[in-house]
Amino acid sequence: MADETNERALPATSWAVLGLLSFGEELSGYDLKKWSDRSLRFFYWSPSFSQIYSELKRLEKSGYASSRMVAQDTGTRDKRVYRITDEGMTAVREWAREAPVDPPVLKHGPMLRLWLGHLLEPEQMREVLGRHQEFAEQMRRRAVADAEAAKDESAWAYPTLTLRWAERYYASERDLAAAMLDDIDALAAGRDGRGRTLGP
Amino acid sequence: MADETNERALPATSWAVLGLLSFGEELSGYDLKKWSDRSLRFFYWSPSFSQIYSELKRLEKSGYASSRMVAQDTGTRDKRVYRITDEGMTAVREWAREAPVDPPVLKHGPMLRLWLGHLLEPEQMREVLGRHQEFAEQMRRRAVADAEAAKDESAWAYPTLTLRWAERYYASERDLAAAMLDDIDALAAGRDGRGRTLGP
DNA sequence: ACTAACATGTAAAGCGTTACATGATTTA
DNA sequence: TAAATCATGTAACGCTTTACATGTTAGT
Repeated sequence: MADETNERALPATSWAVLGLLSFGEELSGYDLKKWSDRSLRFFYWSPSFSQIYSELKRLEKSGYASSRMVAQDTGTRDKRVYRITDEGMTAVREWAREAPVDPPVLKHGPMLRLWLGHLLEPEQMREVLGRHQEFAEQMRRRAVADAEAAKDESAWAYPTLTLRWAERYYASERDLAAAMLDDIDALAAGRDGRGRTLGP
Repeated sequence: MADETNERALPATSWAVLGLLSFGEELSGYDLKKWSDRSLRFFYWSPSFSQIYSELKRLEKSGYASSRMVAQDTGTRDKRVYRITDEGMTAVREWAREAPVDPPVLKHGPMLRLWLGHLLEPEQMREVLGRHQEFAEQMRRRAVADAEAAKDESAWAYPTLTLRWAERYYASERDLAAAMLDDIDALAAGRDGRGRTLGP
């Protein structure tokens, strides 16, 4: 009996790609990248083309996906499409059900810069926060639009749930930036002028 | 006249470490790691020991930090401590003021798993969300405690501002998980039983 | 014909972690 | 005196991106 325990140890990105395949469609690397950009992107970063291609190779080597070449209609270059195997389905289900719940990884560049507020003028902090607000609102709107487009397909029930989560998450990011703008104003007022706005 | 433009191109993590040094203290790699774990951690991931050591070498090579060995009191091994240079101060200030505002990087493992809800039982989704809630509440409490400890030192005014942001951010994460738990209950009720709770 | 966009990959380089090596201090 | 912890690093490895190579299709 071979020890198969370590075969299951894949990085999260592999599980993400296998998760995309777990919806059952036969997809190329290019398809997967495009889909990942419009779905995972809201709560997970979207891997680059080259990483998707190498993850697919690894998944095939693990026996979790199979591939075949398909000829295109006209003289287009052939492409390789991937499909999840039964083994892959079992493995990704087990991962989703039983992996430990790790803390999300957050690298919030704008907040890092505001943490260094002693290096900035208040005006520059407002600039950073303003741009971050715009980004958050843009993401929120995209989540709303995508959720609307998927809302009647019961196959997309759970992806739609996470889109609703994303809608609220980015609304919160936007509002948190607004609250921080207020805090900065209060701090600047307390510094410059006479008296603080905080005490009686 | 040499082209110095590309010398300024450092990864964000370098700027984070230089940012830690920009508060003016002379610190060892070990000190920086400990401090980073209690500050950056709330909004930026905390780099490993080994990366901090190698970033410090890079910063010294760039001329942004200088180091010296200091002998310890008793027979303890000597340690190397780093201090930011004037050039480093100028560079990090320029970075904080003028770098483009990039979107935060989020890798939300729990949400990835919920996106794959078709692979889970509702009970397992609740388990994942429950653990995430606990994590978020724990982070929120730590942010509150740290903000309280720093609140009267005007030198920490901006770090305290980001701690207040973190307090609200993790409160929001906790509440977003609660909202999603409700959505899952509603979806499960619509599936199982008779009729949905959504329509008239 | 030329350009831009689509599409599929490979190669090289850089980012970041885990494991390891070393040694002192404290606690049991 | 043995084990646990603090502390400082280096080495090896794995993840991820950017740059590159190749070829097709559609628009101008």
